[in-house]
Amino acid sequence: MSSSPQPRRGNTRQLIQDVALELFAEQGYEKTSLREIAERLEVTKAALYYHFKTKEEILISIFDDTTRPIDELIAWAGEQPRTLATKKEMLRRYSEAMCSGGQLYRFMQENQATMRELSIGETVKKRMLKMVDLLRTDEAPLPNQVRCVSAIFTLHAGMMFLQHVEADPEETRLAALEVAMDLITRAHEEG
Amino acid sequence: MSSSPQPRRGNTRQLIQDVALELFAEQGYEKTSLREIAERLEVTKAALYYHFKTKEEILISIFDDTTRPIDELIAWAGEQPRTLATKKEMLRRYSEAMCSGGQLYRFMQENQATMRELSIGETVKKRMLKMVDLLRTDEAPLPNQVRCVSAIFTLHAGMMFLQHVEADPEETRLAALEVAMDLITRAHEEG
Amino acid sequence: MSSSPQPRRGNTRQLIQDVALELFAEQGYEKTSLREIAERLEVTKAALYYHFKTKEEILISIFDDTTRPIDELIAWAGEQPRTLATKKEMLRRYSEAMCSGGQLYRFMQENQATMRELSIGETVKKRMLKMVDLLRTDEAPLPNQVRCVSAIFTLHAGMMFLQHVEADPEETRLAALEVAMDLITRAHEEG
Amino acid sequence: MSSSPQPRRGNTRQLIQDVALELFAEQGYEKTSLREIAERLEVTKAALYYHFKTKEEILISIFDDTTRPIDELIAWAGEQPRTLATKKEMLRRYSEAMCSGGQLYRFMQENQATMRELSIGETVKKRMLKMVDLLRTDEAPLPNQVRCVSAIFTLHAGMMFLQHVEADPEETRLAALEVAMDLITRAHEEG
DNA sequence: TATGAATGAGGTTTCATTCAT
DNA sequence: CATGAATGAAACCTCATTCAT
Repeated sequence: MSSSPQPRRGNTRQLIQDVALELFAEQGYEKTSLREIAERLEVTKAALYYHFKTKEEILISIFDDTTRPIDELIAWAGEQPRTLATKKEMLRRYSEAMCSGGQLYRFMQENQATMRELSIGETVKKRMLKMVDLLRTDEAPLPNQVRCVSAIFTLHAGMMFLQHVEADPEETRLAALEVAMDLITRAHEEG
Repeated sequence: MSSSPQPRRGNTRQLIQDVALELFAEQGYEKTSLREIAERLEVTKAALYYHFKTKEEILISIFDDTTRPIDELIAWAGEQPRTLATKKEMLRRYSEAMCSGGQLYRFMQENQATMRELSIGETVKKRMLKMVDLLRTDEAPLPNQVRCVSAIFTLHAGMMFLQHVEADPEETRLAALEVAMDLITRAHEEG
Repeated sequence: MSSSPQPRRGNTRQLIQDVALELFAEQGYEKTSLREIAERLEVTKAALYYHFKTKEEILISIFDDTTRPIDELIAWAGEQPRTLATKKEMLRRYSEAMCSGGQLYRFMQENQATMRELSIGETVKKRMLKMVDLLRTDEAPLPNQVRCVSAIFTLHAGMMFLQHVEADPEETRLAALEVAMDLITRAHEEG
Repeated sequence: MSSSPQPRRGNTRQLIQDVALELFAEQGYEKTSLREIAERLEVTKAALYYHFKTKEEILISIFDDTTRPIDELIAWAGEQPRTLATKKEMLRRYSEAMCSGGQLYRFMQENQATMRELSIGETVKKRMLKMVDLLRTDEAPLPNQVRCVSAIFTLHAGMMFLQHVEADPEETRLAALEVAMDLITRAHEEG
C-alpha cells in the first residue's frame, strides 16, 4: 500500500560508501553533507552513524578498500631490483589501479587540500612519495628526476583531464601510459 | 601598551587578500572561515564585508589580480603562428607566470573540487582548455596530444610536487621547464 | 531543582507553532528572531530547524492549518447562486473563521508589508480578491461595490480594532457582523 | 569626464525622505536597509546620518511632515459641536488628507506591527482613537458604534484595497467617502 | 556637506554528532 | 538495524551606527 520500507539486507554499508563517494567526487568532501548522503539513500543520518563512527571514517573505509592494489604494488616494487623493466611494470600496474578505482582517484586529485587535513592525507602522501622514490634516483640529474615524477603525473593527466576532451577512455589511458613509459625510459637513457 | 587601534591607511583590502590566500592555500577554501581571516588581521568580520561582498569575492579578486598574465599570454598566442617556437615560448611564459603567482596556483591545484563549484571554476577551466588547444593539434596521434597536455602538467608537477622534495625552487622550475620543452618538441617530431 | 530536560513527547512541532504565532503577533515577523522562539521554549535554535526548514515555513505551516476554513468557504461559495442569502452566509462564516483563528488574522492585518514579500502573500491576496469577487458585481455602481469590500473590512475592523476599546469580544463580533450584513443588503437594494 | 559628483543643493534631506518613504512603502520598514536608501540616492550611509540621527528619525520626520493636516483636523473637531454635520466634515477632510499623504498612509496600514514598536506608534494610535472617539458616542448601541469605526475603515478600504481593482483613484475615493457618509448617517438615525 | 573605514550585535541557517527507544 | 528528536558549535552575512577626516 504505502511505499514499503525496502529492507536492505546487510548491504547498507556498501550502499553508503557508493553514494558517499559519488557525492564526494561530484561536489567535494566538505560540500557534501551527511544529510545529503542520507537523503539520497532514503535513510536517516543516524543510520549512517550506525555503520560508521564519523564522516571521515566513511571516506577512510572507501579509501582502504580501493587503494589496496597500490599498497601491494609498492610492497612488490620494494622487493624488485630497480631496473627500467621494474619501473615500467610499476607504471603499468599503477595505471590499471587508477583506472579501476577511478572515482576515488579523481576525488583525491581534486581534493588535495582536504586530504591534507584528514588523517588519510599523511598516508596518501607517504604512498605517493614512496612511489616517486621507487622511480627516481637521487644521484640522477634534476631533469631526469622530474621525468620520473612527470611520468606519474602524466598518468593522472591522462585520466583526469583528457576524459573531458577525448572519446574512448581506454584508448586515452593507453596513450598516457605510452607517454609515461617514454618519459621513464628517457630518464634512464642519459644519466 | 595594549595593542593600539593602528589605523590601516587604505591598504586593508590588499592585506585581506594576502592573508586570505595564505589561509586558503594552507587549509583549503571551505575550511578557512572568515572569522579566521579577520582574527589574523585583528579586524572584525564585518570589516571584511566592507571590502568584499562575499567570501567568494575575496577569492575572485585574488584570482583576477593574479592570473592576468595568463590571459595576456593566451591572447598573444592566439595571434601567433602555431609553430614549435611559439609553443615553447608559451611554456616559458606559463612557467614564469605560475612561478610569480605560486600560492594561488597551488591553491587552485589543490582545491579543484571547490573551484568547480565556484563561479570562477568555469573561467579557469576555459582558460586551461584554451591553453591546451593552442598547444595541441586535433589531427595528431593521441600520444602526441597527451604529450602536449603532459607538458603543462609537468610544469605544475615541477611546481607543486617537487617543492616538497628538492631544495632550490628556481632550479626545479627550470628542470621542469626543460622536460616540458622536451615533451612538446617530441610531440612535433613524429606526427 | 534545576529545570529538568523535560522530554517533550512529540508535541514540539505544535508548541513551536504556538509560541511563534504568539511572538509574531506581538512583535511582528521580522522583529521576532528564532533565538527568541527557541529560548521561550527552552530549546535550541537547531531544534526549530529539525521541525521546520526555514523561518518562513513556520509561518506558512501556521497559516495552512488556520485558514483551511476560509478555503472551504470559498470553494462552497463558488458553487452557490450569487444571491443575497449566499453572501450573508459567507459573511457569517467568514466572521466565525476569523474569530477562531484570531491571532493569525490579527498578525496578517498588522504585517501586510511583510506578508507581501513572503511566498504566502500571493496566496492571501488571491484569496482575499476571490472573496471580494464573490461578493461584488462588476456592473453594480461603484458605491455598492465599495459596500461589499467594506463589509469585509468591517468584520476586520470589528475584530482588530474594537477589541482594544470594548469589553465583550463576542458581542462586538456580532455587532460587526450586523453592520456588515447591513452593508451587503444595502448593496443589493439599489442597483 | 568621469560621472560628475552632482552637487545636491541643500535638498538632500528631502530627497532622503522621498526615497525612504518609497522603499518603506514598497518593502516594509524592517526590510528596508539604510544601505538600500543610500545606494538609490548614490550617497553613502554616513550621509544619511548627517541629516538624521537614526533610521527611526527618518520615518518620524516623514510622519510629522505628512500628518499635520490630521492633527489640525482633530484640533478643529474638538471645538465643534458633535453633530452629524461635523462628523461628515471630518470624514471629508480625513479622506482628503489620506489622499494627499497616500504613500505614508499605505505604509502605516501595512506596517502596523512595526509602528507599534516605534515611538510614533503611540502617537498614531492616540490620534486614531481620538478620531474614533470624536465620531462615536459611548451611549449609542454597539452596532452604531461599529458603524462609526467602520466609516473610517471604509475610507482606508477605499484607498488601500480598491486601488488594485479599479481604475480611477479619485472616483474610487469619492465612492468610499459616500459609503462612509452613509454609515455615519445611519449611525445617527436610529439610536 | 559628506565620505571611507570600521565595529558590535545579531540574524538565519547548516553541520556533524549523540542517544534513548 | 534504524529512527526521531535534539544539541552545540560555527558558518556566512547584514544591519544600524560611529567617527576621524
